[in-house]
Amino acid sequence: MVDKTLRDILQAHGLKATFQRLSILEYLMTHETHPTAEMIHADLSNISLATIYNTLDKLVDVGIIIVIDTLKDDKRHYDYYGEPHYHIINSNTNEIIDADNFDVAPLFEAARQVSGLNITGFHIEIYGVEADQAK
Amino acid sequence: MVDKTLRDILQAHGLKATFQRLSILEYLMTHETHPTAEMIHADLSNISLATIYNTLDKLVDVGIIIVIDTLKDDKRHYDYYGEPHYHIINSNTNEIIDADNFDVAPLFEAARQVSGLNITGFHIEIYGVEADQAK
DNA sequence: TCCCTCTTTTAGAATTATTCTAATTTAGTT
DNA sequence: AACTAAATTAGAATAATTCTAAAAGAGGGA
Ligand SMILES: [Mn+2]
Ligand SMILES: [Mn+2]
Ligand SMILES: [Zn+2]
Ligand SMILES: [Zn+2]
Repeated sequence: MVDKTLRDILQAHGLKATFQRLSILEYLMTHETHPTAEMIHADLSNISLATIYNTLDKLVDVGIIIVIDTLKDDKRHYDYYGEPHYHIINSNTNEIIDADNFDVAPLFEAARQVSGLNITGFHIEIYGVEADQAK
Repeated sequence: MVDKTLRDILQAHGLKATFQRLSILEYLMTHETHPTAEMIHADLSNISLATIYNTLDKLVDVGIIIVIDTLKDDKRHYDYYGEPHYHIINSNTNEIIDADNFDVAPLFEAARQVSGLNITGFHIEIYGVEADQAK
């Protein structure tokens, strides 16, 4: 069941499977909303805000989730990152859309050529506006 | 001279050419360091911190500069954006490298297909680690 | 050049997202 | 069941950023 899988994910990353971590991870896996710590805390009100922050930090550290702090609300948004993907941000509504219809390999290779680094990951945000605004 | 050009850039974006704005813009154009507001204030100490923040906000609004707030220091970093480019972040040193050897057109097209939005810009950060660490 | 007016700058206070502290609880192991 | 390192917690602290409202300045027009 889902709880077993969540446990496995946490343990695979060396994290103890507390109910707080299971709840927060499940929350992120089942919400498309890219929530802030406060939003998660509002929904999981039996977990302290300090733990929400601690847990999110841990999940980011091990790479299960990512941070998006590009939005203009000055808050960090969190995103389950089971599969690598990029983000399209509607500048009219501030909505974040997940997308993965792009192969990052050529970009990785370009970055490796410039820097000589071993590329480990990426964050891509594409900004757009509603196409149908009368000119 | 450089001052005339800076004036033109500001005026082209509808911004009055105050000496504070000229100084801050010149600072960003001539530094590769991706500084924070505090770092700029340390160097341009005759300009108030409030004005540093106000000016950076304005320059971001009109698109002359961009914000990078992906670094783990919890501070916003600013970057002159005369030409679109992407960033490579050395996760060992937190150094930011500018790069432009990648054509974003296919990525824009992919994002347009998914979202239907008119794409207006992008932020790309590629993360890497030193390649030469003994395994 | 000299006003005029709107914009910008400024010092300092306020805000608030996030981090820290130190005491308590708990997961996972023996 | 007992042990212990790790995790959770309430609440205080921090600090990056924003706000306020008063003073100064830019730029256009007379
Ligand atoms: Mn941020
Ligand atoms: Mn903050
Ligand atoms: Zn996402
Ligand atoms: Zn740059």
